[in-house]
Amino acid sequence: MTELDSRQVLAVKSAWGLEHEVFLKLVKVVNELSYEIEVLLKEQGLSSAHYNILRILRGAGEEGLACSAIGERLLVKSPDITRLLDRLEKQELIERARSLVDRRIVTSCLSEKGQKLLAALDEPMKQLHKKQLEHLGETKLEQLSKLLDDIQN
Amino acid sequence: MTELDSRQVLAVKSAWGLEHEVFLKLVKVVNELSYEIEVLLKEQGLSSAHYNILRILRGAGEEGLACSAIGERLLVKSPDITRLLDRLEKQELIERARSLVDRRIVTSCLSEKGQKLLAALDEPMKQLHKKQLEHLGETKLEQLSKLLDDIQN
DNA sequence: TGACAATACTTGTTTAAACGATTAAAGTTT
DNA sequence: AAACTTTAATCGTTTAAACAAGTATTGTCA
Repeated sequence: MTELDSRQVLAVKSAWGLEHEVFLKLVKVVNELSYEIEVLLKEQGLSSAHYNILRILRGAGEEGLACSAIGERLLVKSPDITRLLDRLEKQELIERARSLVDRRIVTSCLSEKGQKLLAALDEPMKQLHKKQLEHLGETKLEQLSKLLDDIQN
Repeated sequence: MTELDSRQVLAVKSAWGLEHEVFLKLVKVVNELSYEIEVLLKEQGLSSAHYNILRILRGAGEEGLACSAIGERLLVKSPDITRLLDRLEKQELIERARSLVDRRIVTSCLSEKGQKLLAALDEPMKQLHKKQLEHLGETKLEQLSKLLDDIQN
């Protein structure tokens, strides 16, 4: 029994190495955490990609951001920002305008409706993250945070 | 600057809490690791969902497994196992047969071609995982593994 | 300046994911 | 045993992801 199986991820260790074991656990954890978040977002008609774009735009403020800049900032890359923005525009959560300086560029910024939606989601999202991870305790969370940093160096 | 941004995930900490910071880092890490794995699998015409099913079937051996059993064992759940299996069958990587005992059940098992494909992927996959995580060192990997276990309790 | 290349975004098309409804078989109840 | 419920898998349709090709604008340079 050295195969992939959600019921006994641990069994993979000996045959496939610690690295593989850790990878499987990472995937499992992220999927479980993400699932609950997507449920919360879906209630508001958002996917996590859409939500993340809205948050990036909130961070950008009045001036807004170009498609390419949004793409660069996205944690989970998407090859098709345009259509994600299309949908957000249809929902009136963002406003798009072609730049006067460089007419190739289309700048998107958060609408008032978008700001309100994000604001309404802030607290529930915070609470959900707490519910999901608070039980670890601050020490372990700090440890985990550092280990995740280490992976990317 | 308290918003989601791949360039400065750390800045989220103060305003959104350590829990949120850790979640973002988990998502980022898993996406980066998964990306390379998907590239490797795509060379063989497989998505990670397909690959994981093949591995589950290898673990099941001769008798094979029912759709529902495959679904339960999948780390990343899918609502439509049937069509994933359809594709694997078309690629001749699995064989399906309706159970004689209970004719509702369709049992899938790995074909010879499927076994060979998996075998050919074993070493590259192992090496990739090593490349991605070996630099952490055994101690930190063990730590990380335990912390991930803790999240799910 | 006119041709060529690079950048920024959009569109078209193919492919796969999501969700609900449907069929078929087996188990349960009266 | 007939009616009902549950379980197992499949199918139909809608929706979104992926990838490649295309359009428009700007920048470069001979």
